[in-house]
Amino acid sequence: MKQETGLSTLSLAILGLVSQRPLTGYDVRKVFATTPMGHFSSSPGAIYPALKRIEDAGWVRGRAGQGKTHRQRMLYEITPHGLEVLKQHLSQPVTRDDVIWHLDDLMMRFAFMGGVIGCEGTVRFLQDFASQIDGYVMVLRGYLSSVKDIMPPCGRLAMENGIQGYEMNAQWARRAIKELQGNPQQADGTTHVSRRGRKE
Amino acid sequence: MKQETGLSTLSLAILGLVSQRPLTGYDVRKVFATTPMGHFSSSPGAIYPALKRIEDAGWVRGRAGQGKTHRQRMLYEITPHGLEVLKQHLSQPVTRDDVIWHLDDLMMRFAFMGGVIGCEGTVRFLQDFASQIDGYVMVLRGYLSSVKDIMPPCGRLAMENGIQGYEMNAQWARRAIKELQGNPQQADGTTHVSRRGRKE
DNA sequence: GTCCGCATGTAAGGCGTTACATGATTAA
DNA sequence: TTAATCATGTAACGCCTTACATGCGGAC
Repeated sequence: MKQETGLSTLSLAILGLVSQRPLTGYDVRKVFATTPMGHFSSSPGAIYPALKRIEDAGWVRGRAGQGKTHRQRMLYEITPHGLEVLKQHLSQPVTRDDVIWHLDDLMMRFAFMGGVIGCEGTVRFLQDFASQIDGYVMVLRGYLSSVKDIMPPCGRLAMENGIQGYEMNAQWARRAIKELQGNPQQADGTTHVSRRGRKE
Repeated sequence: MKQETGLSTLSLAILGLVSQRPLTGYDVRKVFATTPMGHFSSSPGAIYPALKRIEDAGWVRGRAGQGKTHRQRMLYEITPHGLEVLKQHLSQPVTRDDVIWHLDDLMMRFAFMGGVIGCEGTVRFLQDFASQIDGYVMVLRGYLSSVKDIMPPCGRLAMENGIQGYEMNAQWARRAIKELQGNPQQADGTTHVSRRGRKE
């Protein structure tokens, strides 16, 4: 079940990146290829069609620009409409389904929140996130204890791995809340790449 | 004709399940729909074509059987060739690429190991797994410390979440090794279930 | 003057998703 | 008899993957 905004994980990743500063398709590929961001493919066959889709949707707009060389290339920047869509998407409540099926989307949403919705919204997200996980962990523990005796060790261990992963996420979220509330002004800040012209 | 390493996650899940006991497509759907196994879709549009693919590959064989009702249906059981392919697949070394891009496959492989490769192989897998993760965590930590000052707080926190997830996996693996070595005979036995969940 | 990095794409194929379709059996 | 469950599929679509193709610019 897709969300009504129809943002796939890849589209969200690209839109989030472009929301921070204008980028070319090649820039996006570099981010995916050289940073531990999302484990996305940096293949042109994924990036360029995705960029085109979100451009056709009116969420980004391409304009001429040049990079390190003097060569022309397409610089994409987010449109007001795109920002609205992004904001909308990042503000959606965290559901149990998200936790079960789209954990990576949730983390991506979080990663881009700072610059788009404020500190309060981000904290609320983390609280929702943690409590949804708590609920699901209870379900999993219940299931595990009901079948652990008839379950082979590897299966049980694999399931414990999953549960511990969720618990780790909940703990992380609570630490993150404390940290953000410790210095609330930190929660926004769009890129932090500037402070004296850097990239672009 | 597939290449033997070409087991998609879904094919692996199905082949692993069928290796434990003969199942119909409907049975497979039920497992996906009612247990916290793999966050897979139980949609017929996924299961039946996948079953057909692995049948065409000669890894499973369908025969007539009946379930609770008296109605005929296709019962699939694993073939010697399929078992060989599964064994082969589960015995592959753990690479860093697996850790980065196919963590869920790795966990699925682990979940089915008990009944297919022995305790020693399983322990070796876990050792590889833990040390590959250690290596990657070092890379991630290096990356994080090199950019954390120019990174927005949410991005940094999201990245810490990823790192902690890997660390949790390494710890889990080491605990699992101890447990399996504590009672080695436990390492085999058949059944299902793996990490991450599905609907309650 | 050639090789490498920049920069952007297309084509074919695989496979999962959603939605629809079909028919048998059993419980109410 | 009607509805629910069992059981198996197909069709259209979306999107990622791999692989290929192209052309500019700078460095040596």
